[in-house]
Amino acid sequence: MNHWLIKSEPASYSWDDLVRDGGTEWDGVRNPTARINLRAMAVGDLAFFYRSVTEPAVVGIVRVSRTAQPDPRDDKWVSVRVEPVRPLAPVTLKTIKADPALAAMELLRQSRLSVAPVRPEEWTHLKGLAEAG
DNA sequence: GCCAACGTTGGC
DNA sequence: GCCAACGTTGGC
Repeated sequence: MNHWLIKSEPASYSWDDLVRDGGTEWDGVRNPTARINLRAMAVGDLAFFYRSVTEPAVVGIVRVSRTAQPDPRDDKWVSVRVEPVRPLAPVTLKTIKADPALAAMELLRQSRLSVAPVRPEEWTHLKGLAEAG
C-alpha cells in the first residue's frame, strides 16, 4: 500500500466538509506532477489530509475509495474518490519542518505540490506525532 | 526551442 | 499584504 498527502484550503474544502459529505471526488487538481500521483493511487491507499494556508497542518487521514478517472469537465485531468478515516490531532507545518525524521518529505521539498507521496517511515512517524499529541 | 511576462499557490 | 517558488503562455 502506498501513502500520500493531499492538500486543501479550508475555505474551499475543509476536513469538516469531508466528514459531513462522508466522501468526495478529489477533483480540480491541475498540476502534471500531482496528476501522476493521483493516477498511482490504489483503492485502500491512505493519505494525510493537509490543511493549507490557514494554520497549515496535517489534520486527518483519508482512504482512497476509487482510482483515478477522467474529469468529466476536462478529460486531460483526473480525479480519485476519497473518504474520511479519522481526524488527527493537528501536526503543524512548523512541527514537520522542525523534525529531522520528516526533513525529506515532498511536502517540504516541493511546497506547491497538492498531491504528494509520503514514505512509509514518514507516514508512521508523523502519525505517531499526532497520536502522542 | 528559448525566455520574459504573468498567474497561482501557499507560507509568513 | 508580501513575496518566493514554480507552472503556463506567448512572442520571437
